[in-house]
Amino acid sequence: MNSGRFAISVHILTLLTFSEEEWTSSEYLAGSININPVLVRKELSNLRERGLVSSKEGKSGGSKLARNAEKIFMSEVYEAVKQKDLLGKGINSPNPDCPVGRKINDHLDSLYDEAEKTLLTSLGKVSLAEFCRKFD
Amino acid sequence: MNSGRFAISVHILTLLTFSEEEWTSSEYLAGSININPVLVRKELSNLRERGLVSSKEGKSGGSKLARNAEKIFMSEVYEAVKQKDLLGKGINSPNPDCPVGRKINDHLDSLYDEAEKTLLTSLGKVSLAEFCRKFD
DNA sequence: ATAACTGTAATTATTTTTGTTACAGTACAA
DNA sequence: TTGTACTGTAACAAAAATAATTACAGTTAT
Repeated sequence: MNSGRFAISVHILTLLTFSEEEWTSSEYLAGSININPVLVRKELSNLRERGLVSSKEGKSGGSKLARNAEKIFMSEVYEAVKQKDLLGKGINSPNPDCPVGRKINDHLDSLYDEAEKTLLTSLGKVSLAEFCRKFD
Repeated sequence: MNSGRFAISVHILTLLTFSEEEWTSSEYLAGSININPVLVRKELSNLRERGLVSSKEGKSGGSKLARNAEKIFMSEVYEAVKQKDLLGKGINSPNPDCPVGRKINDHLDSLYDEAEKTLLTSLGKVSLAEFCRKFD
């Protein structure tokens, strides 16, 4: 998975949690994260698709959480951000003439699925609100 | 973590399991995985440091498992291969003037540690031998 | 109308990952 | 003792993935 994006998304969501009810600009978010505002907007766009934030265009626009931080879980952020699979599902092109090469991707896939399930369970136990409480 | 390397390492170990007792050359391994032999040797070097394989130089040299496949676990492969942390521990340089930016890396770290612990538990339940039985 | 935003495409720069070449070192075997 | 078949690594090159930047059209409050 893309490690940096998870951190960015959590950072965004944390900032939004601390200013719930306000529309926060991507410029402001980018300032705290210390990355480019366009990257933030891309990440917001992704989080929006997943129903985690909502945004308002135009003057005094910005973004905020789409629902209460108690009801947003780290597993959702993980899933929002992931594109590739955890450990690199089927990325190689092993030699099909080799009995191992021919079947290894399938077997790796099931291993990954199992591992990822466990990871999601673990991340699913942590809400955004809980995460944010650590900052107090 | 580096996804491709996990697959490569598991592939190597699987091939070595199927030819236990023989010294298998990096050339042969590279052929099944369909990657460059030097990459295989680099991966072998890493697995060797971790005590998972041993190698023999010189003519008719090669590599083999350092211990029985029943006693090698996927969690070990994961740990052998990982350098960066699972979800990108502290890769950003958030703004230290922001109360969230100042502390978020620490909090992300503990989140990651917890998640990774779970992942390792899951991978620790699968031995190399068990994985290889799927090929029969 | 203007100012302060978002949304997104297109481009470039940077970093990471992967592959390649090259060659020294080791061990077996004739 | 010399050739052959390997490993081990360094150094470099190529390719792919990430991140940053520029640019600009669209939206909304005032």
